[in-house]
Amino acid sequence: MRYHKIPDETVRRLPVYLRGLMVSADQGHEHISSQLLADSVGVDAWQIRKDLSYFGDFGTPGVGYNIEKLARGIKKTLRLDVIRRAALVGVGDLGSALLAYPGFRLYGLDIVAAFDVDPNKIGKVVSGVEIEDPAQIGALRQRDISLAIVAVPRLAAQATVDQLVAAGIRGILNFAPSKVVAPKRVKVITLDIAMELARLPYYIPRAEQVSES
Amino acid sequence: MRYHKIPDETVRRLPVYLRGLMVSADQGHEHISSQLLADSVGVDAWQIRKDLSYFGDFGTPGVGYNIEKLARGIKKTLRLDVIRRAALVGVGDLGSALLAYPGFRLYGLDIVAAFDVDPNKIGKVVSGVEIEDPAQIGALRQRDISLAIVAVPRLAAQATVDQLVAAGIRGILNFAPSKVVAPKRVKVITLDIAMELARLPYYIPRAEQVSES
DNA sequence: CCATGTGAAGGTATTCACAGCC
DNA sequence: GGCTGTGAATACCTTCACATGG
Repeated sequence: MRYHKIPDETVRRLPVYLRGLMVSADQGHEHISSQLLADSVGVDAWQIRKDLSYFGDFGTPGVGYNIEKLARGIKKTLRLDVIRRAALVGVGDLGSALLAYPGFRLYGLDIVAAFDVDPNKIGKVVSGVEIEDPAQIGALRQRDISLAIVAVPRLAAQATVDQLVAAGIRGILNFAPSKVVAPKRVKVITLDIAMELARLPYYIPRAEQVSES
Repeated sequence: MRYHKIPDETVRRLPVYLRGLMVSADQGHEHISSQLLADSVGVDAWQIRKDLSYFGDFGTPGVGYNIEKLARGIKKTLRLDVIRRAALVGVGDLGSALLAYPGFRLYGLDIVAAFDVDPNKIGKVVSGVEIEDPAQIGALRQRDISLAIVAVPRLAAQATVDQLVAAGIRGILNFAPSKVVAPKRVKVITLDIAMELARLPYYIPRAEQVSES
């Protein structure tokens, strides 16, 4: 079933597999079966095999998958085979935490620019990145930066996205709790942290408060 | 179709609707049509109507929805009709940002306890919450705290979850980039920020770098 | 023999179109 | 006339079972 359109849900799982493979490689393994990888990342073995079947065959029957080869294949599929340069807009509490967050490097993603409207912050260096005036966003086009992270207040989010779109940004990860619109050619993923916590109580059956013994 | 099991995807969207309703209420509106709400939150009108049909009829044909009544209904369905007390474990960069994050309040979620292994942090107050020794996690049972946020390093995540489960926690939002296991009665949602950014490049067509004019 | 890759079956969610009510 | 609520149709994703290949 090679060379088909890859389901969104599969794309969502691929970074999980990639992380599992990297952990396995760190432990010195060279090959891994779908069953073993499944156990380590918490999905089912057939799900992994089906997902991988959408974009090529990496495994050897009776042996399993060569970890390095499979990791390269997934990276290529996700277009993570080149280092991606990203910009951050909004260096508040969350923005600062994102700048310090080491996890992005794992996927070849590198935050190399940061912007904030606060004049007191401009010029300061946070986690090795100098904070710039948002007026400079227009120049991203010349700096080989194709991704952006938006961590500004809700009411500033749409204006920020508009600026980024005008600057030629192609993908945006939006942490502001609001809908933002962008042209079809720009992919926007909105991630509202509070909303994730908000759906947790639904799954907690009655007697939600624990009574003392 | 009332009184059915509500699809997971619907549960995921309900907090979005709730936020849209609150914004609308702030603007002084009393009623809203599915079409208007749809425009403001970025989903389709029939999707909203279908989602709401799973757990009761709130609307009036020809008029729309009474905002306050619908908001109450959604809150009740999500079990957000009572204030939920939550604990945070791991007060690093991300944890501190979460403590300062105002968005949780919107959904009646309140972070009232924080824990960190670092002796230098214990006793300090961050965003109004005193940081405690993780040895105190066991006492959460007596403090009417049913939710927890895990923001510790990957290798500490499972041990932290085990402690929280033993303390009677019923729902966990995990930011650590790893699979964690918990008994079925405890709902765990894992949110790996880097993974969200990692799937962005996939959706960016070729010529990902913008060439200068 | 063991583990992959994949058709086919089954389940879940999205989308449509319209009957029914204000 | 306008807007809701929902059966029916469609699309999508998951799960199974097994043929195929090392």
